[in-house]
Amino acid sequence: MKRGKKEGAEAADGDQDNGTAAAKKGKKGKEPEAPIMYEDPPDIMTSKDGQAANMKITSWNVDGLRAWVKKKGLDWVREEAPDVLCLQETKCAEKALPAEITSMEEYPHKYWAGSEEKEGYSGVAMLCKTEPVNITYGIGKEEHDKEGRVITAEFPAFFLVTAYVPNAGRGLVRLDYRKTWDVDFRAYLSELDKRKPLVLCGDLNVAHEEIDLKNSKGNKKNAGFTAEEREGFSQLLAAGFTDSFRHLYPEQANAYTFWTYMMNARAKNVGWRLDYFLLSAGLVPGLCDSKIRNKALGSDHCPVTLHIAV
Amino acid sequence: MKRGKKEGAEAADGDQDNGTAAAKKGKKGKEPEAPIMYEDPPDIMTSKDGQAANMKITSWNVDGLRAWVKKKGLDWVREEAPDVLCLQETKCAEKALPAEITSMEEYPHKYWAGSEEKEGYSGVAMLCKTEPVNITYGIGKEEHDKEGRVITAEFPAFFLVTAYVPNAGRGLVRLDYRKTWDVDFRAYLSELDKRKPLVLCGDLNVAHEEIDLKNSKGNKKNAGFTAEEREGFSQLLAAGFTDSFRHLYPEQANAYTFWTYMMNARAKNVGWRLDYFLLSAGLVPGLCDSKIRNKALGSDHCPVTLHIAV
DNA sequence: CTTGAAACG
DNA sequence: CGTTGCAAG
Repeated sequence: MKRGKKEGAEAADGDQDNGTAAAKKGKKGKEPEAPIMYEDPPDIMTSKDGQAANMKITSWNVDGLRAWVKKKGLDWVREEAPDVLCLQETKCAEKALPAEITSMEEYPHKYWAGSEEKEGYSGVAMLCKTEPVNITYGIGKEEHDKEGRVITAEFPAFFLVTAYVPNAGRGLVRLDYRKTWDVDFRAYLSELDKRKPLVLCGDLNVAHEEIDLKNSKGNKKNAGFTAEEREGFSQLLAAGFTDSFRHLYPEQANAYTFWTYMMNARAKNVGWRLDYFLLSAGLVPGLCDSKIRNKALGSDHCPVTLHIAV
Repeated sequence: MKRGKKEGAEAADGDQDNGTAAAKKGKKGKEPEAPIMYEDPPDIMTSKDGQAANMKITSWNVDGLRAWVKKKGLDWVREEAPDVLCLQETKCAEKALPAEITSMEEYPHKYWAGSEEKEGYSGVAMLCKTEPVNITYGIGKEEHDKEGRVITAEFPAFFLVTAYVPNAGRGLVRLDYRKTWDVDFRAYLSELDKRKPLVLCGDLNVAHEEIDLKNSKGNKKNAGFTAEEREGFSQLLAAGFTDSFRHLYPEQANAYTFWTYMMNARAKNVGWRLDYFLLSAGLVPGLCDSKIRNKALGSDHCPVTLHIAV
């Protein structure tokens, strides 16, 4: 039994696992008794220039839609009631979707993208209260579009792109591919942006700066915090997109959207900010709030919600 | 998703699955409302020639020892308190065994055999209150001894052999191998029997006669009830071994030790008698009782218990 | 239907 | 640690 619990395999390869290095630190007794939590303040529903929010978008990496449905993820969604719900890591073929979600009347317009090769891998979805003008799948490059990672909805005033960015993998086995992806994805977004401003949401699988994860020191060689991935994110900002959460809360630490299931990381708030809303320059004036719903359970990620006037 | 629940795949290949044909019949409304259960009568502790039982042996196909331990299988064992406990389908490497069983003080002498090739496949065990004179593994033929299927314990008065006989598989893909096994296993037992009488227990993966399963009609082409497997069992009897349960209860129908997890087969008592105690001729006079413990839960098989005077 | 392992995260 | 499809029964 190569991966038996008694073998300590988890601890052994922990240094190649998102968040593990910091969680382990806890075992050494270095962290305070009470974890430093981020208390999400009340939603702001008006932009700085006085516009009232008229669009609410929620993004959630559900880590397996079927398990997430069983864990009552949809109850939380009904409570949150966003205009658009974007999901990542659905890990579910369209014909295997639970009736609870396919029958949801609140969202008559539902779009699904799944991995063509590997069943039960990756996959994103977008559920809309109002019908988009147009929907496209992928980023227009064959090599990137077989894993069900991107859906783009065109609305009258903007594009909404939801993405599940490829994980660089343990041992960074897929970092090279990720770098190619970052280049091509950025090009895709820049092209879209020329036509109409866009909102990008989803699991971008990178913590941008040290403030965006608990254990920045221990994770510089790990997937999600390598120099290359961070640089990719920086270039997205340089291309004119704004990290809505960081824009509104530039100093806010301990605000994370992902915690490994291992080593009680969530209870200790040993997390990463991997889920984002990025905005084209033209949409920033309408930005009202960018929220991290860290109380919502059902996945190793929590949902994030955007309030915007478009 | 080739085997999605919505596809009805289970029903489609049901005819290649132990017990399914009969369970399906239930859906057609052909069986009585109340299932015909077998009520195990009180244990008889004396042999017909007046000897008091002095040896109690229990055999149980646990279908995954770790899951079975979690389902409190050991609580039942403590209650039953046999002198020897034989387990099949442990599906667990020795070093991955749960402490609950490795630390069991009631059975100081514990023997384990696991599959060498496939982890988590097959595997048998024997736990003894008193130390056997000798222990051997396998049946002395290289080609059969890599899957952890047989343990033989030598006691002063008899050999105890526990076996997990190879399943012929869906579509009978392994029926040819099974026939080879049956020949070689019978030869092994006959050789042992020349030295000292033996008790053979375990999952022999065959229902001998029509009385030994609910749906004999529908299963003649299925693993566990093919003419070849039944003939293998008949030849074991011809070699001088006695099916202890059938010897004591020649007419008892609806007495099963296995029910597929599918289609509620156990609740409907749509089962098979696959688990046996076979005795050398010299031990039959000491036979007190051969029990089917069909109330015990924790596996798709129930335990069987032998009371014997040796 | 259920087990355990494998791949992935 | 937890999800998925997989092989096996």
